[in-house]
Amino acid sequence: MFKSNYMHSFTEENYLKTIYHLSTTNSLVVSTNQIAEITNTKAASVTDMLKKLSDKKLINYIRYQGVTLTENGKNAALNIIRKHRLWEVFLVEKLGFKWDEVHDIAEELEHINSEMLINRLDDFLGNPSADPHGDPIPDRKGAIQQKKMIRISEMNQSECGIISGVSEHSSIFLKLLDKLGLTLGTHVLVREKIEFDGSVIIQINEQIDQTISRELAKNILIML
Amino acid sequence: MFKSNYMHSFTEENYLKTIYHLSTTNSLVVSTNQIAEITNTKAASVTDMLKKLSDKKLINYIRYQGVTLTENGKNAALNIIRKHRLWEVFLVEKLGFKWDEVHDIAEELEHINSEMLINRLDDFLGNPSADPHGDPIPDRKGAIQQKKMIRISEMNQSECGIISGVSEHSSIFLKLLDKLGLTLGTHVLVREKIEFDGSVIIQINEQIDQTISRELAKNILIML
DNA sequence: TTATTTTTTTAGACTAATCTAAAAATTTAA
DNA sequence: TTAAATTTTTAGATTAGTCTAAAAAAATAA
Repeated sequence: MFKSNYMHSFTEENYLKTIYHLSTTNSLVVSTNQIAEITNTKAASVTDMLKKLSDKKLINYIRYQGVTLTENGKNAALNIIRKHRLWEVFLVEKLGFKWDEVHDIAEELEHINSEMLINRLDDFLGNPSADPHGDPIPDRKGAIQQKKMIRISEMNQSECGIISGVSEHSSIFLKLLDKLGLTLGTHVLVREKIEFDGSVIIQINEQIDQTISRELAKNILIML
Repeated sequence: MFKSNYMHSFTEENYLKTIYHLSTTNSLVVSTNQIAEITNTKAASVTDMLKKLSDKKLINYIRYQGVTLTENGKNAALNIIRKHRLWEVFLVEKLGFKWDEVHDIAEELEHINSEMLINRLDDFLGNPSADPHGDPIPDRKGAIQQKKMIRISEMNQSECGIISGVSEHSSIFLKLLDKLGLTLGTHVLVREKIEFDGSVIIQINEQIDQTISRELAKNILIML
C-alpha cells in the first residue's frame, strides 16, 4: 500500500476535524489546551502534532498563540466531516440504527479512504443534505450550506418552528429527546418562558404541552 | 476510546487473516517467510509479531517450526474475512462497483469494529452466502460452508459446469474474465484439452467456443 | 507593574510496528 | 554426514504518537 501526499494518518485526520469543529463553534483561533481536551490527550502531545500539521501546511501555527486551518487543512477536515455524516445517514436510513447509536461507528468509517466510495455512497443515499442529527453534509467540493437555526432557549413566547438540529450529540441526550417526542421535524411552539430556572413550556406538534429544562432548550435547534 | 481484550490492532488482524489464508491454501503449518512475503514485511518483523500473537494465545508458535491458529485465532480471522466479504457484496450490489474494484476498499472496511454493524449489514444484504468472487461468507458464528469446486484445468473433456469462483483476485485477471464473458454463473463445457501448452477449448453458455490459456484455466473454479 | 497563575512548549522516555545486519537453527546437497 | 544454503531469530535502530516533568511564555490579579 502506498501513501500519497494528499493522505493523512488517522490521527492527523482526527486533529484536523477537532480543529475545524473548535474553530467554527468557538473562536476562529484554537488553543492547544482546547484540542487536548477534545482529543483526550495531553497538551504536550498536541504541541507535537501541531508542529507536524504545520510542516504539512495544513494549519497556521504560531507558538503560544494557537492555530487556524489553512485552505488545505479546511478541505481535508470538511472531507472527513462529509464522510462521517454520509455514513451516519447510511447507518440510520439503510441499516436501521437509531440516531443515538451511530456516532462511534461513523467515527471509524470516516477514515476509510476512497473518493469513489464516498461519492457512490452519496448517490446511493440520494445526496442527502443533512445527517440524522440535522447537521449539514458538505458536497463533494466541500461546500456546506449552514441553515439558520436558533435554540429553543432563544425563542420568544408564541414563536414556533420545526426541530431541525441538535447541538449536543450524546446518546443520553438523544434518547431523552426520543422519549419526549422531540425528534427532527417536530413542530414546536413556545407557550411560556419561565424566568426562574430558564425552563420553557412548549407545545409539541400543535397538541400537548410539555415543560423542558433550560439544558434541553439550549441544545435543540429550530428553523423558524 | 477503550479497547477490550477481544479487540486486536489493525496489524494483528492482518497477520491473523494472512495466517488463515496460508494455512487453508497451503499446509496447515505456516512459515515466517510465507507470512513476510504476503504482508510485504521482513522475516524479522514477522517473528516479532508471532511472539505477540502467541502471547495473546491467538496462534501456536514454535520457534523455527512455524505457526498454526488457535481456536481463538481462527475465530478472529474468520470474523475479519466475514466482514471483508460482506463489505464486498455491499460495494458491488448496492454501490455498483465492479468485482475487480472492491478488494482494496474492503481491505480497509474489514477492520471496522462493530458486531451490530456487521450483523445488520448482513441482513440488509439478504444474508448472502458468497462474495462477488464466489468465496463463501462465514456466518455470525464463524461457520463457513465451502462448496466443492474444481479448476477448469482439472476438468475432463465434455464435462460441464457453472463458473462459481476464482482463485486469483487481481484486478487484471478479473477484468480479463469480464472481457471474455467468463463471469460467475457462466455455463462452461470443456470441448478439448490441448496437451502441448495446457490450454483448454471451452464452450461458453452453450454458444461460442473459446480457447483459454492454462493460466486462466487454473484460476477459474467450476461447480459441476 | 510586579507577582502569581495558567498555558504552552521542550526535554527525555515509552510502546507498537517496522527495519538492517548478524547470529543461530534447520534443511539440502554433495 | 559433513558442508553449504536457506530460513529464522536476535540485537539494536527508527518512526509515529503518546506520556510526565520541568522550563518558558503569556495572562491575570494584587
